[in-house]
Amino acid sequence: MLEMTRIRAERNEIIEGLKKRNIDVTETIDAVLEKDQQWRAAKTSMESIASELNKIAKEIGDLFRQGKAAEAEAAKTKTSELKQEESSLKTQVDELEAAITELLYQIPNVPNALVKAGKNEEDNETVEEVGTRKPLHEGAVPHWELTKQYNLIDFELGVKVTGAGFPIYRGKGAKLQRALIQFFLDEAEKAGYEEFIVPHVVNEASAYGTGQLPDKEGQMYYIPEDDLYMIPTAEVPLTNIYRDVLLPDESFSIKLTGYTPCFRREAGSYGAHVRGLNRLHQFDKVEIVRIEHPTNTDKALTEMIDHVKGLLAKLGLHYRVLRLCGGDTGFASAMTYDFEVYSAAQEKWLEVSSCSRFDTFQANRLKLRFKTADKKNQLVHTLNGSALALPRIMAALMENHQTPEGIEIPECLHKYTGFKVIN
RNA sequence: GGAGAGUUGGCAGAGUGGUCGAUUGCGGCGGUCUUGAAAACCGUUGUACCGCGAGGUACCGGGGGUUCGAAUCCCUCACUCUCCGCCA
Repeated sequence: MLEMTRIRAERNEIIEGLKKRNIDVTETIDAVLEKDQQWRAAKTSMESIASELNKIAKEIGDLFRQGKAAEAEAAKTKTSELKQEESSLKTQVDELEAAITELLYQIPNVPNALVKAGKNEEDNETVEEVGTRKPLHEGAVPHWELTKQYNLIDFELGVKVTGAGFPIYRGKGAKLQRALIQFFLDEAEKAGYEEFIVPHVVNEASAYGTGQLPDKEGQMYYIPEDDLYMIPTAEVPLTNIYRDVLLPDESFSIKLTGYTPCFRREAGSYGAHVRGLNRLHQFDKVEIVRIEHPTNTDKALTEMIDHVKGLLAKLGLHYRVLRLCGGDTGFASAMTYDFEVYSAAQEKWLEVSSCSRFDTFQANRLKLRFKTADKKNQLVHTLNGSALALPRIMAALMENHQTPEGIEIPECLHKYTGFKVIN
């Protein structure tokens, strides 16, 4: 959520910036500013009446103590009109506040200066492409064939037990999955991230804190009985650890990581896009989260990108890095880099990671602040990224490392899998 | 599932209708003393919003009510803890 003070001060810059998302928020912003004006006026009058009432109440107290009951009773009659006025102003103030919040929820984050204007994924910039396409052997197949052939993942069994989009990993498939999780966590730890094991369901306040609510409730599984939401990403519980926190000084740099399954209802998927591991209702992911001083955000994002690059390089995958255009950048994000690996057998790019900076957008809702040297409270910057999401990495590994003799496992995973090839 | 007790400032913990934004202790910050430190002593120390400012308003789990006046009384919701039951 954008800060009100910023909207007051930078109306034009915000409107201009958001045009890169292919939207025009002039109307919304001006409505916010108008209601803000009214709100402040109503609030000021309400408070002066409150002040008046407080004064009278004090006088009445004094009169009673002095035994002047008659005078006290007389003073009481003065208050009723003021009280009525106050309560009607309070209604106004409350309504305006609600209306402003409602409008603010509709305004996405302002894109970073580096972000290009654009409509959708076709306008994304390729920042870098690393590695080359390894030619596959004759008879190479997509991962959904390989998983069947080597008995690694059983999609039908998942349908039986739960439903579509809930695959069951078995044997070496299960072991490879676990190996990847351990590898990612160990690498994150080496990079200075503290590991957390967090709840897989969260309360409503947490879902608001990271911006899943309001609006995106349809994307989460919800447990009405207990009023809890199943997490769509570890970002939610990890970031909410720091909800309503005031950091005592400016010398912080918080790096968190955690593995969790992620649950997404993802309505409206279809066809080849959802084949095999491409799109699931439940998948595993290792997430990295950072809470940084605003002056450190550029550096932090670069470090996160380098970290993800390192993982992909060790896995021997050919990948590219995209800077998303305005229209494709998530609602809360100021700038997002996507990582995609090439799936030779499917002949397409698969998104395996997404690293974003949110600047103060999330922190504002989370009320996550730090004390500056001159004792002011200032919002922190938050960032997060996947390092990495498992299913498409599994898919890419199987497809790209397949040989007529079997699937070769990258060396960095050997100590976790205990095997070097799946055949 | 049954019964009970709670929720107050960074933490601990008082406060049952007015002088309470709130006793006190710890912690933090500043000072005295000291070569330095510790101890002791003195002082200071919440957040948000409105206002150019002086200043004002709100906040004692959330919401509502009673009252001239609520941390304190009433209603309601949420959460936490303890004991019993069940269970991995």
